[in-house]
Parts: sequence; C-alpha cells; structure tokens
Amino acid sequence: MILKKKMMFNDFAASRGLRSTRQRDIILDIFLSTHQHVSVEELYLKIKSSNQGIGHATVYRTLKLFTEAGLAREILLHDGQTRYEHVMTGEHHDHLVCTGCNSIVEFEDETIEKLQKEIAARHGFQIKSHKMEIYGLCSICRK
Amino acid sequence: MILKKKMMFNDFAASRGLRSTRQRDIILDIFLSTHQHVSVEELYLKIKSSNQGIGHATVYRTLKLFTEAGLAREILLHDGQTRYEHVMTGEHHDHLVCTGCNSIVEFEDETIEKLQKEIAARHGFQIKSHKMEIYGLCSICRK
DNA sequence: CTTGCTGCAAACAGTTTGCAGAACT
DNA sequence: AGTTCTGCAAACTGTTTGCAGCAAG
Repeated sequence: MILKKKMMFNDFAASRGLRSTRQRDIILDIFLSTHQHVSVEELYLKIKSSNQGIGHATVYRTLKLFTEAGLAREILLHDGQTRYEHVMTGEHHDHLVCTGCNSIVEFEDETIEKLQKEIAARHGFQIKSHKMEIYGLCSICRK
Repeated sequence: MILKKKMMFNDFAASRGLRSTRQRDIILDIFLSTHQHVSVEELYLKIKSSNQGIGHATVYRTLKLFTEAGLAREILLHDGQTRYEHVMTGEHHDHLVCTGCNSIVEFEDETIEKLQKEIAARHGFQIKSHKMEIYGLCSICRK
C-alpha cells in the first residue's frame, strides 16, 4: 500500500519532470505514516521533531503536489485549517465528525453514492467529486 | 417569510438582552434580500453601497448573531471564504457546486437524509447537522 | 552548468479583538 | 446614567510568494 503510493508519486514526478529531493521523500514517508486527516501544522510538527530543517512552505507546497498526484485530498472541516487525507484509490469515504471531542469516524454508503449520481444527472451535472460530513455527538460525548 | 425571520431575531435578541440597533436592522434586511450563499465580503459591499459607515467587524459580529439566532448558517465551500446561507426552518438542502462557473444548485433528498440518520445511529452518533456538496460541471460548463 | 527546489521572511486574505466614543434603554 | 454596540485599526492565523542560495540532473 505504502509502496504503491510511493510509486504513484514517482510516476507523477517523472511525468512532470519533477526532481526527487530529500524533503519530498521525508514528507511523503511521514504523511503516509499518519492517521487520516492531518492538518498541515500537525504534519509540519511531526516532520520537525524527527528531521530538522524543513520549512512550512515546503510542507504546503509538497502537499499540493501530493494532491495533484492523486494520493492526498484536501478536506475542510470546521476548524479553520486545511487537512489532508489519504486517497484510497477506488474507495470513497465520508465523515462523521463529533463536535464534542472532534473525533472523526469514516463511513461509506453505496446507496448514497448512487443517489448522488442520480441527483447530479437530474440537474445536468457531471460529478467530479463530493463530500459529506455529518456533525453530531459520538456515543461517548452524548453521556 | 422575511417578517418571520425578523421576528425570530427579535425574539432571540430579547431573550439575550441584546439591543436593537440601526446596524443590525440594516444588516438583517440586506441579508434577507440576498440570494443564498453570500460571503461576508459580498454582504459588506452591498451594505456599504446603500448605507455608508458600517464596518467589516460589525458585519462579521452580526452574522455570528444571526447564526446563533438560527436564521443563518455558515457554509464552507472551496473558495477560502466563509459564506452564510439562509436557514429555512424544517428544510434542509445540500449543494451541487459547479467547478467551472461556481454556480450553486440546491437540492434535497429525503432518502439520503434517512440514510444519514441510519449511518449515524449505527455508529452511536446523535446527529446535529450535516452538509453535503457535490462538485462537478454543470450542463453549460460541460460543453 | 542549468534549472528546479528549499528556507526564510515578508506578504496576503480572511477574521477577530481592544478600545474609545456613540447609541440604545 | 449605565451598558452595550460600533468603527477603526491593529493583531492574528493560515497560507502563499519572492528571492538568494542550494542541490539534483
């Protein structure tokens, strides 16, 4: 899985004539080792603690590249930071966000996906992507 | 409809001991007269053009109040600005966003709403709200 | 050697906040 | 009169950009 993603990025880099650099390797490694939904800041700190001297800007720029390469995806939750999640090819998931403890549970529902396609078609839209977040309290925070 | 919203805000203001001010009246009027999904900046400019001397900060502060009062709702699309939409009580709608021309079409789907409830229940979540956006190209931009 | 990449700091955009004066009640 | 609200400007936060030096090809 991780290897596959590294290859994805290598292919992308090659096709674009991008260079392979120490920083990109490190950022990719650490990104792949994170849980879902890392914010740029979280990733930056994680990188900083293990490898000195990688700047904010590089992390931002590199995550944009990962997004273009198709192995990461930007998500906007309600916390004023851009977060990135891993793209699992062929798989799509949505989020249940707990407003109590900010935990995030992922889910997938084929019926919803199908309905979305129907709705889009009805309005003449050609779907590129979608996102759905359900906000509420998780079982722990309800108590 | 508009009258009802004004009353909603008056009730809210009364219950909180908030004062009724010229600015809040103007901002409410103009907010209610806008199409859906106004950004703060758009609203600010609209207000500025018809009524001199209302500051940015007041618009921000007042929109937060409207949100607390339950007559507006924050939405985050992919353009780096917070937008506000009107809350139609009892009604919920989601968005089809055209990535070509940024137009937004609203829709509602009961089956999806029902499925969301089921999914939340399955994970022990108590739903507070949700949002769903489908991104794609509208019929005009597809050509 | 050429060109792309990085780190830094400065620039930016959107939003929030502190405060003195204005305006409700 | 007593507070709350406003406008302004300054502060903040997350993100982007310009540029000189560094490094990959």
